[in-house]
Amino acid sequence: MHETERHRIILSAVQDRPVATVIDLVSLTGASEATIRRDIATLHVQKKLRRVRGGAEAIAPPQFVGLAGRPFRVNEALHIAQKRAIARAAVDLCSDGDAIIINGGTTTFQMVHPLSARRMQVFTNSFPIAEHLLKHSKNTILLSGGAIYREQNIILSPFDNDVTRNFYAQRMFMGAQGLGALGLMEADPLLIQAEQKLIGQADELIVLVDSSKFRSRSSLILCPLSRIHTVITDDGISDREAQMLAAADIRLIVAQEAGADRKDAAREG
Amino acid sequence: MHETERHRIILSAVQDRPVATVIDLVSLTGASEATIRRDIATLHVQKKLRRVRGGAEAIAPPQFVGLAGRPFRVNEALHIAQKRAIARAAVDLCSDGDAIIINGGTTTFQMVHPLSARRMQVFTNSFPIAEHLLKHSKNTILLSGGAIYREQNIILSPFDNDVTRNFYAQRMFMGAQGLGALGLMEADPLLIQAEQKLIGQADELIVLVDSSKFRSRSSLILCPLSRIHTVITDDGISDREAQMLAAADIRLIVAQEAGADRKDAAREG
DNA sequence: AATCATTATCGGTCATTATCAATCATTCTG
DNA sequence: CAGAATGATTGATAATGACCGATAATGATT
Repeated sequence: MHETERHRIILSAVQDRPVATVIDLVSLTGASEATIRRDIATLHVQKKLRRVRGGAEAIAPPQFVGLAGRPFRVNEALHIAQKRAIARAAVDLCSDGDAIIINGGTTTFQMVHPLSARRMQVFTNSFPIAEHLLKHSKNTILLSGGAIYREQNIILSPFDNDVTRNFYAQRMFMGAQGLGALGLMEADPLLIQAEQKLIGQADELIVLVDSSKFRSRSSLILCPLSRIHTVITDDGISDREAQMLAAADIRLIVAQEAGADRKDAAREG
Repeated sequence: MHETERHRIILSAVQDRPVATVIDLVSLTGASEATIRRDIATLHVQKKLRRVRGGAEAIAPPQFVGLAGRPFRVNEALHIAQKRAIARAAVDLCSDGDAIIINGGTTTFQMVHPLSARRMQVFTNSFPIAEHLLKHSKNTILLSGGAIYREQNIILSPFDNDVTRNFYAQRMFMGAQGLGALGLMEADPLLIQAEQKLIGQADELIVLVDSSKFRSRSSLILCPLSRIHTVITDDGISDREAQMLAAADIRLIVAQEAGADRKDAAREG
């Protein structure tokens, strides 16, 4: 058996058990303990797995920290004030009793705080959003079924005929990686899949993007501008970007940050 | 059992109780008291939990709100030792890589602790189970879709054609309100509905009931005895009740409680 | 309330075992 | 044949479990 072969076996083995012991791997590969140890050491420095006493374990998928308004990932502290303001403006569009759909994401997650005081029907594919609303609000929560993807913090079913198809709401809220003339853009194929399952289950598609997203491009186009009903962003949006939205007949809401001096009134409809 | 597995189990256990005692953790992990103390000390300096006399507690103050409503908690306290032993015996039936279905309930919830050292595919309709395994284990989690019922702590879809119908496992684990000659009994119609959606998606139906359930009757019959493959209970079961199960060709597993230091054979697996 | 007895828990030591790292001889590969 | 990879050996190190004396908590008695 060759080195690469063993490596494949080892990497495979750590995927289906919490910790693959050296002994396990010896019997799996037929190699000696010394060789397995050398392999584990090699793969460890290659960051392909983590070496622990007695064997090896898979690199932990970024452990989800979902509790109480903490961001899922570190880089999400960026633009947090804008995101809050945007999320608040989004919730302000709704009334108690409304049925809404919230697609998972760091911006939409910020909606949970203003939503805590509401009593609405919330359908979401985001585990953290469901968790937070369940614990800290009296809203009715509906969850999409499927596998929970830890990295993206969403629930996605490989099947098309799930609850999602039977839930309908007036508004759907979602974030995005980028927003340009070509439409709404996303980086992660998995997120695309999740979002496309939900789009179409609501009349109005409302997009929550901080203004930096107008300058951020991603490879995957989720939907054209024409599909978007409303965009909520912060006052960092440029006139040219606002005109782009106006040309696409998209309602624009500029959310003012709390405490920020208002330079112009929010154009809320 | 290896260090990281014990640590996972310990961290899992402290989430579920105000304080996880050393004795609890000994029975949960199979390690000695000395080792558990060392583990607690290690995790304490890592700020993963707080060490207290007699055991350890979660670093975050007790989840003050708790998704688990009243019924969950009061039910929880009853026969807790038996439930833990039963749940452990249930997990002992499984191997890493297995796909299983866990129906929500207070007894089945106790499976999360031994499961935290596993890497399996777990399909559940219980939000607390999914939440716990998501945060404290490396298992793959699949969730059924639908509305979240706070009182019963389950997710139930009014539609039949959801993910549930597309997931199949060798074993399904569930609790019950009562177990008698007429079959498996449940009190809450909503739970009946949830359980019947899942029954049939697995080869073996494994029922987890503490022995008091043999004397508890409820109004609604969930399924006949013939549908049950295995019953796991504690040693409070009477001979007559055991014979009833034997007559129905049901495999009976009697889980020994932790306190009684029985010397049953191969404990490690 | 104070004291004492009893029990539970803790920290340390030590023997045992498991695991590791280093070395060297052997085998495989090109 | 040379160089690398492998396997075996061995001494070192770490982890574990059992033991025991010390200390803290608990309950009983006065």
